[in-house]
Amino acid sequence: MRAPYGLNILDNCLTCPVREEHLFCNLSVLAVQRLNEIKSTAVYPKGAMLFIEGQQPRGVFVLCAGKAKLSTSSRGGKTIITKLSESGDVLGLNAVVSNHPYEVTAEMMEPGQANFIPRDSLLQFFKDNGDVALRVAEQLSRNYYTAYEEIRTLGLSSSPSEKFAKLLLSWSTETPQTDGSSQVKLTLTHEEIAEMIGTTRETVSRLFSEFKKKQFLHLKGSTLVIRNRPALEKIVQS
Amino acid sequence: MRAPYGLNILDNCLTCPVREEHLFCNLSVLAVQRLNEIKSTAVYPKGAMLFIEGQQPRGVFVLCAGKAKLSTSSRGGKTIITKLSESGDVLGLNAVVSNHPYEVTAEMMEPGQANFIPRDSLLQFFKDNGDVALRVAEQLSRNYYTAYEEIRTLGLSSSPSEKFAKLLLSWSTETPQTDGSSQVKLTLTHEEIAEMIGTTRETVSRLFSEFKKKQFLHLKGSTLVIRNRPALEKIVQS
DNA sequence: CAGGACCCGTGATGTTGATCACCAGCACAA
DNA sequence: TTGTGCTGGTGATCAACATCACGGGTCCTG
Repeated sequence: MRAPYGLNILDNCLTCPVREEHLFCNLSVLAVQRLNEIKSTAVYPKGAMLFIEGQQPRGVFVLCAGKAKLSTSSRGGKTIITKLSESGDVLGLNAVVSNHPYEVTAEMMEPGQANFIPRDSLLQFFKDNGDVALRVAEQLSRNYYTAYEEIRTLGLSSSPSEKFAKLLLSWSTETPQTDGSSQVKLTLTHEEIAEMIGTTRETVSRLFSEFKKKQFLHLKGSTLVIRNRPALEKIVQS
Repeated sequence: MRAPYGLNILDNCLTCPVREEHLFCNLSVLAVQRLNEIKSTAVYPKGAMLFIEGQQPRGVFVLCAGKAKLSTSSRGGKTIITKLSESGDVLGLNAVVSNHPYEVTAEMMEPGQANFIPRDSLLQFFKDNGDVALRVAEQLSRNYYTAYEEIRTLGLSSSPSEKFAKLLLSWSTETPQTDGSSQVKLTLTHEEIAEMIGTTRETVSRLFSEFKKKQFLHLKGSTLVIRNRPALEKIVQS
């Protein structure tokens, strides 16, 4: 089966291929069956908005393929990216549970696929499967912690270089290497990086220059090589 | 019965005197009874730490009397106050549910009283009372939203004056008045206000001066009178 | 190929707010 | 009374960043 946007349709991506802590892992056969009944799968192009900040919550999206960025912005047009979501993430859960408007905008950064589960069906599903509710609570808790990490980054680390170093480190821990270095595929524009650390594109450009000159990092095409973790950690220090 | 710190012991403050959305509201008689068995009440002086950022979660605290401030700080000594808690608030719930370390420090700002519920008992209580789990999820959801509000304040509003105005407005909405003005009892030091909006004490002092000169507000002893809400809202604008 | 859209680099300039420093008021205790 | 600690006001200084401006890439499309 071939989908638009050059994507293969994944048959069932509710069952958890990757992560143990996933919301819908280790469910009974019956529950999985029920989930499959109420979900609907769709394919999205790059730039598609799964939902927009302020909208009433229609339901949750379980990302199956492709990355999405979650962002919030002010009337003045300033935007911050609060999270990059990957395959397996559940988006919009908070809004659905509390019946508040979506607190962020979810935009696909590349073509991808997601399962949509309507709010009503999902809430009913939670009620029918009492053990899942605690799982939901745990998931919300995790979301809360990452939100808090964001608060700490924004509120406690003053300088852009500090936040930039922090971001780089958070990327590099995902790909530990035998020697000190590590490689990351750089998929973000400087503009987007700026929106992640709350600064301007120009500053990000200058930070890249500075860090390259100081041999903290290195660029091979679009792969970022981090050469000196300790130095970055020293900058973060917080 | 007379407690230390000039406080009257409140006999039972788990049942919800004030707020409908409270976590432990509208429980069955049996559940309330069980809660009363596993809780323990204590009285705290000003400055007491209910728990400290980074500690393993021992349990939750239900604030009965007195205010507490939740804060997080960096190794560099910088501190931000993320929330002011009042009677009825449940503190430490996220940490208990997810079994992560407390993400903040909770410090009493005035003498007060709180019920402590140990982690194990509480989790067992959740398991025994399935309907409460969803309530917990909703509460976590609310916490998440306030965290997000904080992110928006820290990340989107650039200038201290903007954040200051935002803070003033959040106070004044709690005490709507017939005319445009509103009064708030000012219990925070400039230092603490600075920690709430991520700036320095001096800047807060200067902001007070500036806003007084511009007739936005007015000080009568320790009561703050907000005279010109629209002006403040214009500053916030975001 | 020309045109336009995005991206990225980098210089010049200005403002803002952190920092340092000092003093004054006030509470409380010795 | 005098000390000591905490709070609040205010001036002077200075570096860091946002902002504006421009030019040079790359990619796609008409």
